[in-house]
Amino acid sequence: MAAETKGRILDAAERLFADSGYAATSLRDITGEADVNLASVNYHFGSKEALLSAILERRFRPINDQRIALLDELELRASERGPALEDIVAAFVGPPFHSWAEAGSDGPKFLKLIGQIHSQANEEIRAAFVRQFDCVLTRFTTAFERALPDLDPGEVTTRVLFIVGAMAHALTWGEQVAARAPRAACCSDQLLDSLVSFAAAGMAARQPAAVHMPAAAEGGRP
Amino acid sequence: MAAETKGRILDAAERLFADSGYAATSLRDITGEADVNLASVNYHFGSKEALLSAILERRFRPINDQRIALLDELELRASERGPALEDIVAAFVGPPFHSWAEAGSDGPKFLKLIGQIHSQANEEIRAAFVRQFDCVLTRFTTAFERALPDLDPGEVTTRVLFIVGAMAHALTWGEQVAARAPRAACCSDQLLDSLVSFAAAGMAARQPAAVHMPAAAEGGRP
DNA sequence: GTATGATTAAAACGAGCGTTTGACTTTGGG
DNA sequence: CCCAAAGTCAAACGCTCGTTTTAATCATAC
Repeated sequence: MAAETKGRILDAAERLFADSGYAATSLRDITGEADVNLASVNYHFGSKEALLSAILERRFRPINDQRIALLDELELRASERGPALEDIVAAFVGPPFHSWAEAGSDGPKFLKLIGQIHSQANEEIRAAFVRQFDCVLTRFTTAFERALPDLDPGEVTTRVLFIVGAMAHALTWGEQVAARAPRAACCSDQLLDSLVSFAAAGMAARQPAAVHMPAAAEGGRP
Repeated sequence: MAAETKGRILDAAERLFADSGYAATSLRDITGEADVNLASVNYHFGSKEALLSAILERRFRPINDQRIALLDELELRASERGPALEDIVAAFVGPPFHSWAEAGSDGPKFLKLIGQIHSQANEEIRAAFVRQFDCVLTRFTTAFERALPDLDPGEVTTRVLFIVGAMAHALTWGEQVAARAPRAACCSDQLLDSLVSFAAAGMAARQPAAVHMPAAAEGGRP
């Protein structure tokens, strides 16, 4: 049956991409794992790259939609000063973790895929991913700037970069680290709580002193 | 001449691995960029994998050595309560950034390589990398635990994971983000300062409340 | 029952990969 | 000067890759 083959390919590809990355996973690996014919990937999706796009569409779209929806709700209910810092952080990093439960047994693997995609970088793939992620980033950066009026806007952008990195790394390696460190965050809820605390506190750190370049070029005026 | 060819291969490979990752970079790319014969990689290094190991050895060893040395010095001069939190963070995340200057014009590319290695994951390569990184991680985790006696040790481990992720992501994409966001951290010194502030504050965040599983999934009360 | 369109199957394609080979060139000590 | 050792080079090897082709199978409407 058509739909079943397509779904089996998506599931197997997602699992393998998450484990080994896009470049290191061959179509033969995928079709072998999915127990379908090699040619069916190109029949149903057109190409390996389009297959990854389909995976991203299936998984990331709901996550990004939920991020935006959560932020919308926060801003609707917030006072004029905007939502609380910790709530914004939670709206940003929460959805990937929550998608775990919805993904069923593939949840952990899927979390790793999210982390992989954030760091790995086939140029075209990344472009497709960034296109979808960019508006999320913009919305949240703006929200953070409102919540942190004393912070330089460029500093906010930089710190959002840190949060994305911490999140991606946690998604990719969190499970593995948890397995080795007996008392580290052991389930995704706990890991998420830790990440929210960490990121919110990092975001709220006071602006670091301006760069004090010893006479060199970068000076710039205040 | 022997040494020159070897060095040109190392430099070119480092540059290309940083830009496109290990798997996506072919030996023909490398030897083309380095303007040496294809076979010289296998002659001088034995294999593509051994080439990457040589790069890691050349670049990461000094960084990890410096991390340990800085921590040694901090602990030597500190009171009984141990070094200050921000100093530990700086000793951990500083050396990769400082290696920029020493790497000359290849600095920025090299920073991206560090980020790539942290996230990318050929299994054998990663094992070689982790072997060198593990003792660093252990030393710093211990130091953090001393500096944060109120924090659960597992929580410390988790937060170190966040710092590594933020650092790797910043190293990989910081330059690119800086180019788009006019006022974001524009040079590596400023980026480092931001990271230290962020990570130290995140580390110092109060322990998140114990997990309170609300039985239902998406509940979300006000 | 058969024509039709959608799906699966098996095999092959050309390209690119990491690696090896064997001949050629360079180098440096006796 | 000579000659082994070290290094370089073009060519090829075997293999795997993503993709394509061609034929077989299946479901379904007439």
